[in-house]
Amino acid sequence: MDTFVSQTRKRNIDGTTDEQREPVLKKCKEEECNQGIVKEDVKEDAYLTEFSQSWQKIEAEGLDCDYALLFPKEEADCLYTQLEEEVVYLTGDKTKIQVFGKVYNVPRKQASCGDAGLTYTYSGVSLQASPWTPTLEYIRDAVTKATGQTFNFVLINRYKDGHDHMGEHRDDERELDPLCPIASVSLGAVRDFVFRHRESRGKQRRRQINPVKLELAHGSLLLINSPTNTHWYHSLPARKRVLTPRINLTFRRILQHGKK
DNA sequence: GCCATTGCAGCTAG
DNA sequence: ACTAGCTGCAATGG
Repeated sequence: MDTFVSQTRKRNIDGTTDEQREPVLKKCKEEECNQGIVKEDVKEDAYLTEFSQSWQKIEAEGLDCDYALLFPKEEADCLYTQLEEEVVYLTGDKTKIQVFGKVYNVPRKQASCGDAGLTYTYSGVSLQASPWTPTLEYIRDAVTKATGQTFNFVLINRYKDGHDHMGEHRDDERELDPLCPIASVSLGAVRDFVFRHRESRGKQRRRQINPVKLELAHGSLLLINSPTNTHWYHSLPARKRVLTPRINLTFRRILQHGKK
């Protein structure tokens, strides 16, 4: 439950230093962006041991997220490799999307797993949840231990390189439990992630609210709490200098009697 | 009938 | 030359 999250956060976040927070926010320096690749083993271990214990709160008007490193690098490497073997991505018609009357290929690969019988509708395409795989169950349970939240569905997005991306959107509230946070686990390449307030978008923007930009690290967990999803859109913009894949898992709770 | 949608073309700025 | 960031699109479904 929420209580668990708050307790975990209180115990750890108080001791978090600015240096620990620095790498997550986009205002980080270049060298810190590259840390996962270049750092010495000893330093990295110390860093991860410290950081994996701590939550970082990310807040803005109507936005409430928690960020932490859930898996140390070696475990995250292992999970990434296993997912590459286990996950079967959609093919055929399910890789197409229709926007404003035109049909496009989805600029990433998608799959979904969940409890038996669940479906998730994404932009007119109904996704049948496949059964959980061992690795996905393991990650799901790790997320539950870290957050106290339970999930019955995971959407898997694989971005093969920096050309793959996801446009600005909110997660469909109709079939989601609005009070259950969405838990986003990142494995593989570090990618930028952007939140934009709904009233600061488009031609007739009512207000000027700065976007919130994050970097999602290998092995990280981003909890998107209510009511973030009603006020803020999010996207994974293209980053053409990124050459390696990223797998993103978004764990959700879907209401059994979702509307159609 | 109203409103939100989602990816890309086309553009600008650096 | 190239990338990032921003705007318009005017169809369709709920």
